Amino acid sequence: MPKLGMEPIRRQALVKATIAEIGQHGTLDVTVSQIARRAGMSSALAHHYFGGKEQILVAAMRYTMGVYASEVRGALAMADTPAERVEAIIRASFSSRNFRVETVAAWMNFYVLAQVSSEAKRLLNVYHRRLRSNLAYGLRPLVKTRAEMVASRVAALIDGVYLRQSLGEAAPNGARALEQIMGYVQLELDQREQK
Amino acid sequence: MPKLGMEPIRRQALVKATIAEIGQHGTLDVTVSQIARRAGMSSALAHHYFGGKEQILVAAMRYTMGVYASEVRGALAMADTPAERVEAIIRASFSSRNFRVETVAAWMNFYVLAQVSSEAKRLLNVYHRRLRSNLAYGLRPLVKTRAEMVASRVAALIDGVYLRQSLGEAAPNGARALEQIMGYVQLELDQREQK
DNA sequence: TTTTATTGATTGACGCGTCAATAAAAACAA
DNA sequence: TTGTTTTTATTGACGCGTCAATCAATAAAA
Repeated sequence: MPKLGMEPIRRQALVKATIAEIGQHGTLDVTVSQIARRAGMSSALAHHYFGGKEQILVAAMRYTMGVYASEVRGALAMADTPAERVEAIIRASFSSRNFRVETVAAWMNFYVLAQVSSEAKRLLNVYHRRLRSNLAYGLRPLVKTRAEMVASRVAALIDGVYLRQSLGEAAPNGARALEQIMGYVQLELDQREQK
Repeated sequence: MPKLGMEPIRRQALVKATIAEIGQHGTLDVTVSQIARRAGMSSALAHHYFGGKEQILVAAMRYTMGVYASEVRGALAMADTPAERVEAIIRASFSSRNFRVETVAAWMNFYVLAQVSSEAKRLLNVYHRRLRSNLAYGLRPLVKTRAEMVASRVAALIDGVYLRQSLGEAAPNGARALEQIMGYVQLELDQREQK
């Protein structure tokens, strides 16, 4: 009984199931069958819509990054001052939507995927460029020539905190992480004022 | 023609081959056969000495961390002032011995391994504790109560820079990474002086 | 009847781990 | 010393399981 227009529904179900499965196992070593079962369909159908496992994984990656990007955009839209812009970007990284166990696990594994899939590598590079560029744009009025370097450090800090979280037994604490990083940003701002 | 006392030689050869193989593939998805072949023996022998793939991987992890730890100790031994101690630790993380493509790739994958192997998780936690404790010890005379927090940030920065490196097409630049992080440390020190 | 949806069954490959077999050194026995 | 047994080293072959991907078949819309 083929209800028409199933494709987008199936695709999204598979993508979400993929993230959940990676989050639960902590690895990319999840079978297409597991993903398909969680999404309520046969593995054959998963192959039918995506072509292969790698493409499913890349789609999950694209989805995760898309969620993050739209959250950044949303937060940026409400920011008026440069300082608010910077905070908005960092805040999005640790929002309750993004900074959860599954997402953290998935995110880390995307770095591994990037070692194998050139498309995944490309996506991660886009993410990095955008992140640094967004941060630097907000930082430039605040710290001038240091903007690029500070942006670079903030980006590294974010990734580092994510990585650490993947190890932790404690549930992710977004507020704590946010403070941790904003503390550094504040330090850079103070520095400028005292000069 | 069994030459006696082969065990330690074989073990080390396997461990080194494991790191090289992970470095080349960028993944833990390396077969025992590949590792054994690179180490110049049959896969059966690898199983004979290590019992299973996971144990080989954990041994490789332990080895990598051991190299790093001894390098930290060596650098610390030559440090006189607290500031030098801090720099010594960071410097070791980006020495030409540790900050190379294979090691960076291996290191990242150890985080994935920790999601599956409890022993790997334990090892990574030991590493983190030691790193933070070493840093905090050097930092305490310099930044007092902020020591723990600064140590935490430095640790996150180190991991973040490693993660970024695993993506980059450019060869690892230890000096650049060192400056990047020491710049932050310097900022914390300046902050104190101006208070 | 063509297109879309869907799956059970199957295939083909691959990988971990085991085992039996070979061989040499060492330890022991006569 | 020589013969025997035990220990260490080593590998080819293989079984068992798993998994990605394909295919043929079914069924309902268009």
